[in-house]
Amino acid sequence: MSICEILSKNRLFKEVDVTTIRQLLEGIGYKKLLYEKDDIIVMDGDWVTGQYIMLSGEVRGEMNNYAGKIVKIEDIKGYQLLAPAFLFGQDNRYPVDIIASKKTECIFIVRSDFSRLLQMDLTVQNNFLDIVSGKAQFLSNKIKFLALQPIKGKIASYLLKRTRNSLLNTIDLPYSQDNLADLFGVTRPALTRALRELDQNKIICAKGKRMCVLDKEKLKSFIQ
Amino acid sequence: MSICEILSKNRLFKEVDVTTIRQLLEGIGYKKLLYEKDDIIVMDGDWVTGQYIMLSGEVRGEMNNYAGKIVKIEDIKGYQLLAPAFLFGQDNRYPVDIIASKKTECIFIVRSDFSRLLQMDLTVQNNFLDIVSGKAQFLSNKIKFLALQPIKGKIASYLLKRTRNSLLNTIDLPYSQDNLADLFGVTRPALTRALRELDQNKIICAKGKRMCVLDKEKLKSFIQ
DNA sequence: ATTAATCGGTAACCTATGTTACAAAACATG
DNA sequence: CATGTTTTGTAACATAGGTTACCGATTAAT
Repeated sequence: MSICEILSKNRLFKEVDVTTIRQLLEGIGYKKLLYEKDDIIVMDGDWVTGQYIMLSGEVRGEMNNYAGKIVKIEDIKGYQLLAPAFLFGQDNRYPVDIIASKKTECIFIVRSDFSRLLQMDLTVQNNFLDIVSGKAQFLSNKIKFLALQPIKGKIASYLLKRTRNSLLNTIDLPYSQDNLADLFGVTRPALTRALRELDQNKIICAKGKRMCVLDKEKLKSFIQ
Repeated sequence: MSICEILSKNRLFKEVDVTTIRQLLEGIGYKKLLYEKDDIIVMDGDWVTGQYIMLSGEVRGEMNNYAGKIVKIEDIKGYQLLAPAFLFGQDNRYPVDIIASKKTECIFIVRSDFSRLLQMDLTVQNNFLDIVSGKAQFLSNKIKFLALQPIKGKIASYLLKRTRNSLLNTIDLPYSQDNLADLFGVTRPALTRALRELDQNKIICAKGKRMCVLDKEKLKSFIQ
């Protein structure tokens, strides 16, 4: 698949056809970059000098404090922009570490070129604004999630959101409880404890990675 | 002062002259709105249908959970846009309550008109992108501040940031400790306790609203 | 100047979560 | 199948911060 075809799947080029993308890219320089699993793509504090666009693979964003990681901000799969909200504005430094979770391919476009790209096409410009707005919305939800809720509230939000479309009220975690604890910004034993308590009170049934909501209303009441 | 002159002080119209603003506004409808102190301008969860632009006054944004406010997100003074990052993107609901802290005047432009306004002028469009990016950056800092730090870390960040340009290492809080506690997302007694401890250890000298940094290095070590 | 309202300091007690450590269970690999 | 590795469950203990309540000090209002 050509780069233009891959890019056409990116939210940035929504409603833009491949031919147009090809034309847009003509005057634009870019580097192609390849990362192995666990390679650090950018580090917290690095200056943002351009836009990374993923072509394949999977990365994660993590906020750290002095010792060890604390909060996993998000998993990013597929054809996305990395940290698009930090390219413009005043404070152009990455707020997170971005790390390849598997083999990952990106292109990198320097700011001036990327800026030109946006200016050449109104749809792309608007798409970018949508993406950045989406990021702000995501971050604002994250604040609510992280700062305003105790652990059981987080479990409740997480499970209810993910079982909304499931008939059985059951999901299998896509990763370990350890990972989930990172996502919640809590320690693993604390998460397990909370899960056990909800299980003992027959509000959920949690066994390893399989979780089932038994009492939706009670579970909801933990969300603040 | 005419509306156009006031708007020219808004970040959105940076580098745009008053004549141009007047032309831009010609095809754009707007409502003028007046709020008294403590009026609620928008509520958490309300649909965002357009853009508020402050002409005068002061408002604050607060995130709430079930009972009472928990985290003051920011004070907004002067000529700013309210919640610009929630106008576009997917989730067009306000994530905060926005409340007038004093008598405040705004105009309101519906989304379609505001969108048209952006499209008419490249500088305005870019300014808006900068504003939204700035909001995302602000929110990301907020996450670091709220989720990754214990109280003393927050005090340290707050004081060091604010004494950076002061020769005396001293500041007077612009509001009560109660307010500061809201900003930090903690309770007032907990904040006082932490302030007292830092004071007793001669790292800061805190007396009411007046705070002085005595040992910058030790204070820094609380920031994570 | 007197009173009322707000603000700051303090303390006793409670609770959620972190810390550490270990064992059982599940899973992966030779 | 046997072994090592990762994941999960559990428990004892420590700690930060929340809750409530009270009182003295400031500040504002009459």
